[in-house]
Amino acid sequence: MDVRTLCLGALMDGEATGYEIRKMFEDGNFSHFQIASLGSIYPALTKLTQDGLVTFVEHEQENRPDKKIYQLTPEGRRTFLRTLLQTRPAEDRYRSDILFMLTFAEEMPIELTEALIDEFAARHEVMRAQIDPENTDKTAPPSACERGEDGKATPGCCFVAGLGQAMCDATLKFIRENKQGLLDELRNRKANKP
Amino acid sequence: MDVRTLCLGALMDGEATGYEIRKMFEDGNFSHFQIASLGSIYPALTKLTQDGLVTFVEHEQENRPDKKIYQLTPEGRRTFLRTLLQTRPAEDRYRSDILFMLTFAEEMPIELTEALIDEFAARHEVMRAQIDPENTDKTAPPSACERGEDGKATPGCCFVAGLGQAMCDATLKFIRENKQGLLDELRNRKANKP
DNA sequence: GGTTGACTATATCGAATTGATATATGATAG
DNA sequence: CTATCATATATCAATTCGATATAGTCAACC
Repeated sequence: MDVRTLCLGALMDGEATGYEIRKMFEDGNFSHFQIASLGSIYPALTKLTQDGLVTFVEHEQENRPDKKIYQLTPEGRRTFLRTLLQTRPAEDRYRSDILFMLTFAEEMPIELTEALIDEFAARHEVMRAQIDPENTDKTAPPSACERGEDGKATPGCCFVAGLGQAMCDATLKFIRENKQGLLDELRNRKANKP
Repeated sequence: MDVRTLCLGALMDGEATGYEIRKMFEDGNFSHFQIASLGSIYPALTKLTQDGLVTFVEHEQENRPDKKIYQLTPEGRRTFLRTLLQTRPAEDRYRSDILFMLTFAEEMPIELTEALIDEFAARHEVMRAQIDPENTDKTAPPSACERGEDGKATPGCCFVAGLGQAMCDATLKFIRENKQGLLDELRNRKANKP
């Protein structure tokens, strides 16, 4: 799925600036399963504007850079929905430097192994807290979830958020149950084979 | 983590061709948490050879293209271990077209929603089966795990593999428990608001 | 009181990476 | 008998990332 399609999806919920779209992928409810950087979002929005799939209104702000608030056109909305029906979803991909590094735990000092596991757990705690389908906190980053008139998240969003939380919980549980065992075994091996 | 470092890591276990390295990331035990395509692996190996971090022996094969079997140099091994100690691991990133699409379940036919969930589950079943730290099946794709003299996976590998399996299990469990509820709710909403 | 860093906001660009394709052959399936 | 898949290397256009530039506000810190 290319960034253009992701931007269209992000705008399904309502208008947003390029900066806000990035935040949806960085901190918002999209963040745990998609990513896009500013360097790809801005060109994508320009292209989408040229193709008539989005429009923008320029908002001047006092003593601040101008804002371009983007919005789907009816054509853009149709295009996105057609894409949903026609696209064969690509393979999921999970990338983790930490897990890759942990593969070589035997070659590292034990303190580093432990630090990596703790870091991994900490990141998942943060992520787990960020994913909250019913989060209506105004200070929270903009939600990528579509909301009905009642302001509640849609069933699809809740399902995906729940799945994300279940994955975080499973990860944290696994670490609680297996971290010490791994460290002990590594210490044993170091003692026997110096 | 760039592809060069990933290639060095893949070669820590022993010699391999570029094609085999890709298989480690495609089907092997690295596959669930790192990826690299041939288009990046071959240039990386060329660069590593120039830098003296790997060497290769060319094996002629009967009626088949030549094989270049790559191997770490002592310098390459040192460099990789130094990188492990010095690198701040990048953020984990999980990318899933299916989850992104499911976010818009209300805008799709229910059959498509169900098909996407089933596809998601099926892929995780396959992945769950592929991740097996003790897998010594000769027909299996080459393992990226380091193995000791006894041929058993190292503790680090087992830990990472176990974590991968726990994540797959949690995903499959969540789907078993929540798929029907989601579909029912979507059907309800369609009935009430056509 | 000055500097440092964080946040909002857009934009560009080199570098890294993907994904597709070319080439060549054997094996296997339909 | 033909299509597709697996082995194996290699290249390349298109995409995407990550860093940087610009520019102002605000809060914190020493």
